Amino acid sequence: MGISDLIAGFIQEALEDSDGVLELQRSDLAQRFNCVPSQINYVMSTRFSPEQGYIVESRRGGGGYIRITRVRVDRETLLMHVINSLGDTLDLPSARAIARNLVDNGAISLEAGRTLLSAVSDAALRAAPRESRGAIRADVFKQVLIHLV
Amino acid sequence: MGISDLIAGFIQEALEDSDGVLELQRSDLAQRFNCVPSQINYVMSTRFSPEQGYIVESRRGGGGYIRITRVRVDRETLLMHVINSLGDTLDLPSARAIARNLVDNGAISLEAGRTLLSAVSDAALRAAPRESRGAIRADVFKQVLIHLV
DNA sequence: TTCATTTTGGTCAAAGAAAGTCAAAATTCA
DNA sequence: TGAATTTTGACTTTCTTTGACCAAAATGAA
Repeated sequence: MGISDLIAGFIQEALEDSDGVLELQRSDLAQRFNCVPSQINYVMSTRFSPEQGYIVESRRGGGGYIRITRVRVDRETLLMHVINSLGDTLDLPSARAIARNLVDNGAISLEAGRTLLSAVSDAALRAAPRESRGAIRADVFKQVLIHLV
Repeated sequence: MGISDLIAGFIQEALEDSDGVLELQRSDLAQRFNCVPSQINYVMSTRFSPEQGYIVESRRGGGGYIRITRVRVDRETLLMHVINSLGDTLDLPSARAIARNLVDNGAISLEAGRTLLSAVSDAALRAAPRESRGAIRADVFKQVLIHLV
């Protein structure tokens, strides 16, 4: 088991203790594990991505930090299910139906649903070439859901 | 957390207490926080800009002051203002800043803000050709805001 | 009044402090 | 072995802190 796994484990434990949110300093952590700072970025992107149920925010400069938030799992499963069922391309009527469903199920708020739909509307994607619109619509839709988890 | 954040926090509290307007002296504040006076200017420009809902006026010379006023515009006006200020293209950092602001101002919910940002993320627009990404991002952003008004 | 002095605040650029990116090198795994 | 994953480090970007120098308003003396 490599260092990346150790670091990931450490973070996950710390997340338990701190009830889902954790703020740390990249260089601190790097020192603790005797690795280069950029390895922390690697761990973040491979083990704490939104797809895996985490939101990672950060800030540079003096007093900088990396904040990791673990998102709740209830909705996660439902949303992930929907996300995984989505193909590479998506048309507007389907998008509407799915969004409607998620709102009805209480998985996302009405406001979020509306936001989602306007983000994939034809007006929003008018600058995108016709032939890739479906793909972009699918990507946007997925990204939104992933981040809403 | 750095000094700038401390100062900003202090000012915000004071603004609460004084119901939206606050008059202070640059050198006083600098002394209180043990920093150089120009740091106060830094805090003003990075944390109390008009985009963030504040008006900062000042006067030099004897009895000089810095006056900070928090402005509260209603949500519709604010949203329209933001929409109109958007150009034909939009980069991700700007999108983030604007969304953050709207959330902070209570113009849109945190959930809507997150949704908006994930809809214009690079991941969401990866199928779009590089050169039109900025344009699509701007369109999506606008559409979402328009529908939220 | 006029002008010099004092009292404030303003600007800007350099230095410092984190974090981010990217690709090469090393390692592990199938 | 060959592909995928991990580890490293040089270089970049962003944000903060500091200080030298600048500009304006008030005040008081001539």
